[in-house]
Amino acid sequence: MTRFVHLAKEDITLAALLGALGDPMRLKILKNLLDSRDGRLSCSGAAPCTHMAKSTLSHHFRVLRDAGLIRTTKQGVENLNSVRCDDLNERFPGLLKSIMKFQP
Amino acid sequence: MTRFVHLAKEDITLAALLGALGDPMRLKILKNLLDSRDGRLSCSGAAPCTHMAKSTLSHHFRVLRDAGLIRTTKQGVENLNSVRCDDLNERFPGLLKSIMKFQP
DNA sequence: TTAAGTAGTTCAGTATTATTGAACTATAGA
DNA sequence: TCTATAGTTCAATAATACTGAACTACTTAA
Repeated sequence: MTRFVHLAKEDITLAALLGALGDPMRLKILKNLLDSRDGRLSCSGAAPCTHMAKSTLSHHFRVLRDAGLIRTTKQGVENLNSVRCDDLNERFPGLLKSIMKFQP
Repeated sequence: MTRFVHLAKEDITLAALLGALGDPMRLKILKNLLDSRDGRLSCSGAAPCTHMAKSTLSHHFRVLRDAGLIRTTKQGVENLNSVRCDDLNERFPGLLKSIMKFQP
């Protein structure tokens, strides 16, 4: 079974967070997760209509995960991803909202 | 004479901005510029006490410049760098402040 | 007006990171 | 059990970052 490693809340760094968001595709993924009905989407659900290789997509989700931005859990055949809003707001209050305001 | 190319205000993108800030050294440089007396510092002035190669430093300033974060002008023997606060606040109101709040 | 020093850039090579196709793992349903 | 789905991991290549060495531009002093 696939086990995902998640960074401890206190180990999330500003530079890594910004670096992970420094990519149009990853910004879009995060936006889609935040806009989704219940805050959780599968990988393909969070990155629809892309002509990107699925290994590349998988890489982008890993970058977001490794930076502490999202949490991934296996649910049946798919992975459910959600933004770690609570952790992020404790570590950097208001930051994510301030950034994502500018992502259309 | 060295001429620096600066991005038009409207061409500054969120992803490039975040990507440029996604590095501890560049965050520190920006912080030092913002904290400086009159908002302008030479390259070595903005990145003091580093054991970094000067070509690496030069590279970091270029990344910040190419992302539209700073403006560089040649003044005598040194380069004066300043944060493009006005441009950034027109393009992404409040964003820079929200981010830099977390850079100690 | 040369000589030497300072600040930083550019170049070219190496190191790291991103992207991708192919093969693989895990689960679901017929 | 067989097939399909969703995504990961691997290994190779493509693109970016980092660095030492050489260079440019300006300043100061003889």
